[in-house]
Amino acid sequence: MTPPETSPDQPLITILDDEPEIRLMLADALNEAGFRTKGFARATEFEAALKSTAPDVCLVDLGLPDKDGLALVHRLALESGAAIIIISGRAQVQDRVTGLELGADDYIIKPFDPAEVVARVRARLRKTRSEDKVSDTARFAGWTAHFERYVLTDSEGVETPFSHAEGEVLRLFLESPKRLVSRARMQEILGGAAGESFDRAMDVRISRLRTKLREDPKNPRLIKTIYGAGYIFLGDVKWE
Amino acid sequence: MTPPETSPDQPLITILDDEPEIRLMLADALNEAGFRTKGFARATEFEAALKSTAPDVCLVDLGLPDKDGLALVHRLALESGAAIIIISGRAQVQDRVTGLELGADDYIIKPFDPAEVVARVRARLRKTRSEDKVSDTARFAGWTAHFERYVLTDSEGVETPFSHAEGEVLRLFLESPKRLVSRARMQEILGGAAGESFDRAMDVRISRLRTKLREDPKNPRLIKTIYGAGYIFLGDVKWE
DNA sequence: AAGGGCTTGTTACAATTCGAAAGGAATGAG
DNA sequence: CTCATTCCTTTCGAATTGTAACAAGCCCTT
Repeated sequence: MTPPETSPDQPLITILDDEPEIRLMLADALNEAGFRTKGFARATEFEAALKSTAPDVCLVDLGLPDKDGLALVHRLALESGAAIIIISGRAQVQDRVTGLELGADDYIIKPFDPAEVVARVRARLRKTRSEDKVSDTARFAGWTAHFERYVLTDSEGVETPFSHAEGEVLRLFLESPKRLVSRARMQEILGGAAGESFDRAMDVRISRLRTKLREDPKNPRLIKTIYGAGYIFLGDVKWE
Repeated sequence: MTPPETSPDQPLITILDDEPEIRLMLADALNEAGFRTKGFARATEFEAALKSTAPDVCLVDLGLPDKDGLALVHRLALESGAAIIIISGRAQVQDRVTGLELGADDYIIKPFDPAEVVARVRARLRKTRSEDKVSDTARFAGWTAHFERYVLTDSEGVETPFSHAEGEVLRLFLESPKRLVSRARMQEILGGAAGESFDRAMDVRISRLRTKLREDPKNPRLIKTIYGAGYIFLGDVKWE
């Protein structure tokens, strides 16, 4: 038997809504379209799950009982690489503007048609994914990363080769600079395999990368560790 | 005077709509928000202009006289790196779905509020260019909190790093200043786990945060505790 | 206004998480 | 087959964070 309607490399969509019918309706439509889905009724459950999984798109209902939905959206926007789509009964323009301003990527008003939600989810995935492959060179903080040659060049032209594993980490950072990259997201993108002590391997990769970037271990300027949360890459990145 | 509302490195937004009033309304709102704009009444002009300039976001009205708007959107999506936002009077779900499937990044229905258009344009720019990110620094009482760097800066520029846990508390306060933050709410947002003696952990976090803010223990000026209720953060907060 | 009970602040310590060095399996070139 | 490279695993030390214990403060009752 091999009926994985949802293979593990399909995009993962989370649904956060306290109404079971809506969760079901959305999950059905999205599964139909070939996405993996995970539903949550409460924000706390959702946040707990975020520590172990990294969704690609998050559907968030603002009318949650247990938490301020907008604050959650704000934090998500900053700490997660996922696209955020607000689903709300509040239809005022001001609500939409503040929601988008806080970091949401889209805002859908209830009642909605599942087909439109699917279309908007697809639109978000298109942007985040297609952009990755376009360019293979990035500049940041005096460095230039050539991904096709696996080489780092400093401001004076000195070249430092980097390995494939190091490149994966570096690319992940350069694609979402100045944003917290959770360990879960790294694991999902890199190892994929739910390693028990794969965490250590990530540490090693990052350690190596830091060395090649000539970071001061006591005071890293580019790759900063956020204890208990993940990493954040500082520095302005420009892809070419 | 020096009123370059639109410096050349500001994002460029094109507006393609045959109604002059709408072009004007959109251009005004977008210029106000600091964007450069270029308006076009006909698709042919627009396409000619594309050869010499690369916009960051294209607003496209589907009801054009001289060409099929959807075909234009499709070609744009394939050939241009710009984000595409459809503006249309056609409000059917099917219209929106096909518009999005063809490569549009967003779909706004007429009549619209310019403020929402600006917010949606910003949302698109956030994703395509890494600049213009969500606000993540706050000023208050001489301090500046840089949440992406996890650093507090005082009025003289001295930096004090803060940890993730401390940042969560600080962010919570800065998101609702001069309002009572109940202990229960803090617990939900921070610990999540319905702590039995997690209360102490919050106290500790706040204690450490107060230390970094150089509060006088006997007379806290910023984080005031309301006995039996929670805390209140005094001080004018401005997010940037 | 004084004392008791509850809430909150602070300090010290323990548990958890992370960094870096060293050793070993897998892959590939010659 | 041997060597080299890469990358994972192990291990130990360092940093952050939760927990426990106790001191201090607030509020209410008497």
